[in-house]
Amino acid sequence: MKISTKGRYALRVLLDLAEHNNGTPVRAKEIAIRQNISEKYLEQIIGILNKAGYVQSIRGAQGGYLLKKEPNAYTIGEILRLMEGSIAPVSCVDTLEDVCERKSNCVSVILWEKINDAISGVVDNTTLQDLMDWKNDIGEIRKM
Amino acid sequence: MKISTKGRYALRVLLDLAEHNNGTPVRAKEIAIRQNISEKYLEQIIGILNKAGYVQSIRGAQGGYLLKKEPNAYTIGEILRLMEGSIAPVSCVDTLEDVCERKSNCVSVILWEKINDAISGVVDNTTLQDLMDWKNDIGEIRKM
DNA sequence: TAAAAGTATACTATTTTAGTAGGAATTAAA
DNA sequence: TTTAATTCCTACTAAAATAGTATACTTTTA
Repeated sequence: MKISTKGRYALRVLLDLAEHNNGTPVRAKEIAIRQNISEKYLEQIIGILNKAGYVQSIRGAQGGYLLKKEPNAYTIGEILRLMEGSIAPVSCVDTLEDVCERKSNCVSVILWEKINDAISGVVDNTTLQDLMDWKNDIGEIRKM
Repeated sequence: MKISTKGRYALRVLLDLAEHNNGTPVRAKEIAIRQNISEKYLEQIIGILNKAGYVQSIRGAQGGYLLKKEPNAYTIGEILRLMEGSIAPVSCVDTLEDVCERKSNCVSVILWEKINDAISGVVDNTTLQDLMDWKNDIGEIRKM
């Protein structure tokens, strides 16, 4: 019932890109150091984000990555689903796949749907921008 | 991000006991057959429920298990937490354990708390009795 | 006293997670 | 035009978690 490092790191990567967005591409290595993530593992994670069109990559020397959209255009839900494959508590409440022959008279599935809806309610209504706003809030509190 | 068989089977076991509650103990073997769960694996699961005081065991011939409390006295949350260890989306939002040195200026933790609260909101406000009621609802619908 | 049933615990196969590793392709700059 | 920097691709691997199996033992009742 845990979100894996892939999902968690992906959020941190996008957040890092959002914070260091000054027009020049951000190198994977920089992010790896700042976020304390293995460079090679991080490359894989950014690779997935890149294929999904969530970041723009610039190859070659002086290359790196840039966010492709505004932070408020990324929901946490889509990012986590991309990285985790699914964030449903059981596979049978996932759209498509895994048709369980017990499903038609299974009560548990009603419970799983409720949990699924509760999780989706949070992640589909939170964007990268919200995370950034929270970060600023934390900064303000610390100053007080 | 999945609930394991342990948690899912435990719910089915308790539900099975609730449904076949006629004063005489229910044998593990019966439940295993009805629920299509390996007998030995199921014994382990009931063993955990027994140690936690959720079922009453009667040893020896003609023995078996009985629910210890009324179905409305079991929340899904306590059952799942018992079986899964934790149902938090990340370990750092779990009470106790795992203090992350990044936590104090981590924004993601706010997100994880929200997800955690959303999940808890469902499972801590649903009881075994609710599952039974839903089962009857399904039965009614099927008759129509 | 034998059979039925729970108890205890060790073992194992499979899958998932969390990386490592090596090098090919691409590009900017010297 | 070479070199260094950087992304891209993909195979491999160690460790942990999951989902059971297996074996032997204790308790209780018919």
